[in-house]
Amino acid sequence: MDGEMAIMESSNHVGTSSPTTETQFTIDSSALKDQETKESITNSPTSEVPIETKLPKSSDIVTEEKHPQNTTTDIENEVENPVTDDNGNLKLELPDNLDNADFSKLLEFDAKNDEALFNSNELLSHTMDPVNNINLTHDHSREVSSKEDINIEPVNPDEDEREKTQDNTAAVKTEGIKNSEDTSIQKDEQTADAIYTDVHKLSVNKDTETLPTLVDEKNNMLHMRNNSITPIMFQQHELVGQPPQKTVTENNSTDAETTQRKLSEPIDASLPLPNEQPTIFAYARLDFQSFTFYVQTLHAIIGRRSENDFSHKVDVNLGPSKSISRRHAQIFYNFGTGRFELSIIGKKFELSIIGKNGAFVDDIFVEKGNTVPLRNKTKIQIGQIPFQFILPEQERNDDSKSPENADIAESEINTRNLKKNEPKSKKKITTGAKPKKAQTKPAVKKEKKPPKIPKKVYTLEEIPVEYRTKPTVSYSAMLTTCIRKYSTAKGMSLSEIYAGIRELFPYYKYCPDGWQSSVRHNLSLNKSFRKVSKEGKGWLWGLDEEYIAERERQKKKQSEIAVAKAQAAQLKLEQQQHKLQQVPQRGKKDIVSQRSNVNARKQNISQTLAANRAASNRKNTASDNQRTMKYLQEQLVILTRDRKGLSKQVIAAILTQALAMTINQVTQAAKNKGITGNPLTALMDKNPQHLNLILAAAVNAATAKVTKGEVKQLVNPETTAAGALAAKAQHSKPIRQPIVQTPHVPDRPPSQLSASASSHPNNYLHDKQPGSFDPSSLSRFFQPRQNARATSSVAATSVPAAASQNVDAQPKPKPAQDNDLESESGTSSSSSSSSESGSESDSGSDDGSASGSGDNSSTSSESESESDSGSEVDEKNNKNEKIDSESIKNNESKDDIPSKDENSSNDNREISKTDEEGHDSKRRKVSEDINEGITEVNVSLEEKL
DNA sequence: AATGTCGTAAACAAGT
DNA sequence: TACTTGTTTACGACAT
Repeated sequence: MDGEMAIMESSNHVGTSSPTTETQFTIDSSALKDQETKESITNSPTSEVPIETKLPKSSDIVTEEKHPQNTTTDIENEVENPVTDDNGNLKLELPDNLDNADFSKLLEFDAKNDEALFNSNELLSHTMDPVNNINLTHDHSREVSSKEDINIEPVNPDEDEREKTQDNTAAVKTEGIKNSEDTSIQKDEQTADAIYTDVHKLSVNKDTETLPTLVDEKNNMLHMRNNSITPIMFQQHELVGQPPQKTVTENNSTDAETTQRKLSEPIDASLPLPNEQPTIFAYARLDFQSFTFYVQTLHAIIGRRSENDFSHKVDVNLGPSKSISRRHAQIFYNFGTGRFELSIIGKKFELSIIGKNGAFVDDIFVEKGNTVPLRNKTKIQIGQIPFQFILPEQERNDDSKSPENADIAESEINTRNLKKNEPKSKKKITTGAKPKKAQTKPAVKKEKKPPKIPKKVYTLEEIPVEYRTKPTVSYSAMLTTCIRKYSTAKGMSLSEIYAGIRELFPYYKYCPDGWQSSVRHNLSLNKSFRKVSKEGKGWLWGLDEEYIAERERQKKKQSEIAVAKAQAAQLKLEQQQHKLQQVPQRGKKDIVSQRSNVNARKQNISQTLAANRAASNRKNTASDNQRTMKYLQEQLVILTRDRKGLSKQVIAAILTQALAMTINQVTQAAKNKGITGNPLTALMDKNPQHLNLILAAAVNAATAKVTKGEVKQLVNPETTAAGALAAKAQHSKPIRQPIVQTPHVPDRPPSQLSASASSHPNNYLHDKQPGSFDPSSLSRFFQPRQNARATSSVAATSVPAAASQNVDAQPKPKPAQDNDLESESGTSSSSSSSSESGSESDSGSDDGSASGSGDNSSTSSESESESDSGSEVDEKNNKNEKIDSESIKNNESKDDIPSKDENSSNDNREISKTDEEGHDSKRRKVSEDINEGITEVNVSLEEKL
């Protein structure tokens, strides 16, 4: 034997040098360690059999030398490095970028792998000399570099075909192999240095069924390997998925070389990077004691090849041992059965000597001419050379089974899919079954989370109509009611209170969470509630009746005062209204006096309106009146922009009179029709054009009066109409807005003044007789009340869309009329329909503070806007609510500002206060009437138009 | 304009 | 760790 052989021997020896191995190795060791075996094995990697080991030459098969040597301490026994052999037989091509560190790693890696690899290792071990790690390392790296990218059809790893040939003679050897296997396993455990478990080792340990611990270990190794530069042979297997289109049966070294080069190029390129995992693509792998053979073709011949024997081609050279035929066996993929098979070459009936011409497959002797299926980890022994057939898929499965691998896979997925957040991604992917706590737990939690779905988000359709609106009850009132109704002497727990509120006000069943916070806040802050007793973690809440009673008293007092005030204010208003009506009848008046009366008249007007308001809902009417007043004033200013030489004073007088005339006439007309609502506002909203015409007529009438006929017409109704039309065209969206847009009115956003896009046909404008003021024309707007009920629904349906549109378009200065109408009716209806919560009204009165705030907060019910929103979700409804109420509030508050007559606003407040102060029922009725009236007006208008 | 009320939200702590 | 419960603070809107 040449030096190389010696090397091999030594390597083998080293590989089996572990004590455990030897101890385990009792039975067959002696039998197996015959010289021939040694020779054959050692020869295989030598120069004599260059093809297999020489990567560049073997395209189909890549052999990887294994290093049985287990520890670095054996390095001292270095022998010649086959890699550097001049013959090039064993010289492996190393990746250029592999540095020393990499080598050393590989060294370690290989050493450990080898230990685990083959049972037979031990058998052969004692006769062998320690192997030079370095050499092996070289081989290893070279092998890696020679990876070939081949798409292979996955071999069915599960194929468990035990077509063992019945041969008694195999018994002994089988036992021996088994023993050796055990030995190797133990060895693994001993020498397993976490990090460097080689693929080979893994392959051996793949027997997850029998070696769970090792599997884990393997997985660990695999995991670590991902971070190492060590070539991962299994990766290649992983990639073996489909049978290659090209059947590489040719093992011709030359052809193979070319092919290999080509195929391996990309892989080699990747090798340089230390952290990159080299991948070798192969159908299967033959794990020998000291090297690994990658089956990269669908057909590989196993045989003997002597130094000078180039007469035949051998893919796997098992050495010169005579016990091995030149063409001893072949491994091929049987497409028929869909598996790899091992066929013993030779005539079937040729006499085969056990251990010589046949082969042991899974410890069962296979005679010549026989073919046996190869499944993953099938043990094969030809001559004295054992090896194992490894399928990639199996490894993969094993890998996947292992938690670590799962991690890896996960991490891979993560990096692939979610490169941004590694920690996050990890968590996310934890769905996979992972034994590891850290990762499993989060995963479980994540999965457990779903069960705790935040809360069902109801669509509007899912919510009963009556529960779509937030109750106009303050939290304190709700709580009071709830506790009164459901609480025991011990009190109510928070969750019970929640439930109670949901029961009392189903709105809170459907609305998004958040109100609970308010509930808690109220309980904590409001002195009406007190902790009664403790139960578990929380308290049981009760009422502080004393405090509540005291508070009620105060409220009552206040309300009484307010009522008194309101009554006084009403009286005053009526008186002033009476005066106002006399204004137009006055003849000439001193300009100065007229001027001095402007405020008073304005007050009167406001008070008149306020008087009307007094009979209606405080908020809406207040808002309406102010809005109407403002509108009228603005329109008057606009109409009289052309003063025709008249002095300011005269104009002021004219305006005053015109305003009074308009208000009185409209009011009177409505009154005559039995309408108690706010006709002026209704008219303004429903038909501002007409109101403008009325105003224009009034202005002209007043002008004639004031100027004693000098000026008969200050306003041209035609212009008014034209202006209205123009404005209409300009602002098609806003609805029910004043006709004329005036940029000089800063108090209101333009939208407020934008022309209405209502359905009022223009021809209506021409119905009017321009120039003359015909108050009687107003009557046409006011129909008897009889139709109210029937028609109100029409109005209700026709209005909302527009109203919501307004809200959406101009939430702030929103002309809340329609909204108010709707909401008002909604309120009234809800207040009546909400009898379901009779306690609610109780609470309202009980909890004085509540009723006020409740009205304020939710004011007009938003049923309209909600119903408008249609498919809007509950959450959004809430927001709509907010917007609605807010806009309404804004309206109220901001309308106060522009009103120059403080009295009126004061009056409004008085009234409102009065209302607020406890005349809920009265207010409701009044507002109902108003609504009806207004609705009537609207309907009649719409009908007419 | 200052103050109070109410609703809402958030931060935080403590308990489960 | 997540959730519940309770407290506190802050803010905005509104009313007084």
